[in-house]
Amino acid sequence: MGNNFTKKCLELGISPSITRKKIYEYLETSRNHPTVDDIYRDLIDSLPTLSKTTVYNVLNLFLEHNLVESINTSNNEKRYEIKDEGHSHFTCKICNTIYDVPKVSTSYDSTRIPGFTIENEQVNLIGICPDCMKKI
Amino acid sequence: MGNNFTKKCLELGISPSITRKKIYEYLETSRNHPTVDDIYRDLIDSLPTLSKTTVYNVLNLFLEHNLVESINTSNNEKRYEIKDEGHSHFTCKICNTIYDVPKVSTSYDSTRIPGFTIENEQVNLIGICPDCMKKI
DNA sequence: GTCCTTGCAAAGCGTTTGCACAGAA
DNA sequence: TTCTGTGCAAACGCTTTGCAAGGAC
Repeated sequence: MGNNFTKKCLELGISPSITRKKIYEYLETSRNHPTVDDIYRDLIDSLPTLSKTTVYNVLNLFLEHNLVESINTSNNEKRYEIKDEGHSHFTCKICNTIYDVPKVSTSYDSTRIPGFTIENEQVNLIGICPDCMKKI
Repeated sequence: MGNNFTKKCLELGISPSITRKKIYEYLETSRNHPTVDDIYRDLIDSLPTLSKTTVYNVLNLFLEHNLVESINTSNNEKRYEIKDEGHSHFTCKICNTIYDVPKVSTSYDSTRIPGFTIENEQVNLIGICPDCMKKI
């Protein structure tokens, strides 16, 4: 897994610093769609001099190199995840948790939107998650 | 159209003030997915004492009553539109303009995500719009 | 030496909150 | 009078920027 990251960095021409590696591995392991604050709080123990600026720097670097994707939430904060086209999202409207769900495919008819070049499609299901259903 | 808004307000038990009416009609007419700033700038002439706080107040009221929806953009700003389930969005990754496109339906299999209650689905196509294609 | 990574402090920007004033009921 | 709509000013929270110190090469 670590070698995986190192290899990706070599390919991209960026250096696999320990900070970058820890952040990447955190994203790869937690699968939590964390905020910058989440990442900072969870890594400050193993990287005692870490700053939020560095978390932002690293994530923006990862975004530029398409290693991660960001999700814009209703709280005007960004959440991050390893780039992975193989899933869609379910957002619970009560607790705002974002869940990964098996990819939801769409059936858009490109002839109905001529002139537009479609490169990607995002599907977000919205509703109530099992945990919140129990509490109702 | 104006009567339409007044009627909706009566149903919802909120007063159809001139400010609220202008903001609603602006959203209904422009179809621009405007930001709060856009709305403020475009209405300040006809509502000289308007403040951004009021625009926020009115939009949040509309959100509570399901008259409008908000879209979270990558710039951490919200954009607003009249509630209308009949369309999906296309976002140009170059100019960031959001276009309304005919509704894109999905084929999610709810048996694959048991326990989740799905109430809504959002589809966003991402790519390059005709205007930006010309410039490349 | 140069280049790059890191991180503190401050600024920036969209949004919300506190509060007060004015108008409607 | 009481309630509601409005709006100024300040606070708030997430993110970016300026810049300097330290380390790699």
